[in-house]
Amino acid sequence: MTSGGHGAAGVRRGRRGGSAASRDHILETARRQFAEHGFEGTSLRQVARVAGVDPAMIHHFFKGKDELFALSVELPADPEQVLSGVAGSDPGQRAELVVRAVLRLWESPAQPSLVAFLRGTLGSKAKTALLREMVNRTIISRIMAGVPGTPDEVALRGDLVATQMVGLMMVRYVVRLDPLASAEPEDIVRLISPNVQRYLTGNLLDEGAG
Amino acid sequence: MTSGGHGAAGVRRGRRGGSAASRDHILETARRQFAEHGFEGTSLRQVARVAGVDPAMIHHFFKGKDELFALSVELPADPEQVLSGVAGSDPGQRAELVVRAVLRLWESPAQPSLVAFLRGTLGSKAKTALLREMVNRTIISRIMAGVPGTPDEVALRGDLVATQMVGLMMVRYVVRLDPLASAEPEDIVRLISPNVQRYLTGNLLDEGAG
DNA sequence: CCTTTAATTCATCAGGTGATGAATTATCGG
DNA sequence: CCGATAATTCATCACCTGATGAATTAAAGG
Repeated sequence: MTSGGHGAAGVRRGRRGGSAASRDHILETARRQFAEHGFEGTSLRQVARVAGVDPAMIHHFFKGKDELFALSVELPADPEQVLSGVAGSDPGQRAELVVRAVLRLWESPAQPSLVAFLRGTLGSKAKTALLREMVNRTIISRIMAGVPGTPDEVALRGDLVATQMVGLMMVRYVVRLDPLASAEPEDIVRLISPNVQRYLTGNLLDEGAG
Repeated sequence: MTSGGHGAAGVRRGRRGGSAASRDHILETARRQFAEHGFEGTSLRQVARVAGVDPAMIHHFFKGKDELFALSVELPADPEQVLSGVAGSDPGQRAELVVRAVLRLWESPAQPSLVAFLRGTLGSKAKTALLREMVNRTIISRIMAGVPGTPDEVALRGDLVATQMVGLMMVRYVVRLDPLASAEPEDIVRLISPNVQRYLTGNLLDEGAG
């Protein structure tokens, strides 16, 4: 047995029959692996093994681990589209729109990619810096467009909104705390939106107790 | 030059003079490295290099990478102590206590360890499961002790509180979004507590708009 | 049919990883 | 002063990693 520990045992070389769906299969597998183990915790050989494919195939289709990660993890819908309609809405009613937009995105088929993105990104300080830039410039700015107040105050309100939305994503989709993880999206909207609305336009100096 | 690429160049072998503070130095270095690059992204040789120490020292002092990580990252104060006084407090005023307790912990010297813990934990699905158990059994249960409502409702309220607190930690300490990252702790308490209080005991079926 | 092109595998490489065991040097207890 | 013990370094091991180049086979195009 001179066959090394490669893909499937004793598969003949050369091109396979049927439609060659290997590239997409590798991508799907990589997505799941990155989502489970993060960037550094996932090896190309591991992806190849799970996908039932020779490790060299990955380098045939992709330039390297970085490109594979980028393609596995890219946001399938750009923020402009996801948040369409938010920027022009009445700030006094905007919270519900924001929560709905975020939930629509995360309940979509993009969910595994998004979890992979967060897992891979939060693992390293350098990648976290990229995340910060992106969140600041392309997401928060859109959510806060047209909200009244001084620039400093609006920036702070934006971070507070981020606080609530990031927490929702982490608890519901990454850590998956029950019962919240299995609640209906419409219920989530009702539960969370009022708090987000307070951050957007509400009174920030205590309002509950007297 | 047969000297390999070891610690400092040409250091004599054998025990050093002065007080041997190497073990603690290694631990501190490991803490920072794990916080920046996560578990898989940090190698023992890298820790040794940064600490100015031979890689074998790590195995002399610690059983292996797992023990080093565990010791680097263990929560320096157990939840029981951090949340002392919360469980017995009036649920109607409890939010402020909770936010203060969390901030006190994260503003303490434990902060790097906590960031390291989150970075290392969120990178892998298996470790995330451990986090979920711990959060559920030892943290949320304490925060929600004595809060009125059916068990199902209280569990949901607990997850919502987690949502807000986790988001605060991520945005302020891990991703470090400004201006929230550089706000004063007392301001954070005033900004966040009302929302937490709504999750604890407030009306969950919209209250803002009419 | 024959040539080109793409898909697949194999055999490697250079380097990094965690781990171990022995050799060397200092400190400490008696 | 001497023996035990701890700290430190060196030289490795076996393994895994990402990457490359060549060989083999099938499909596509003319």
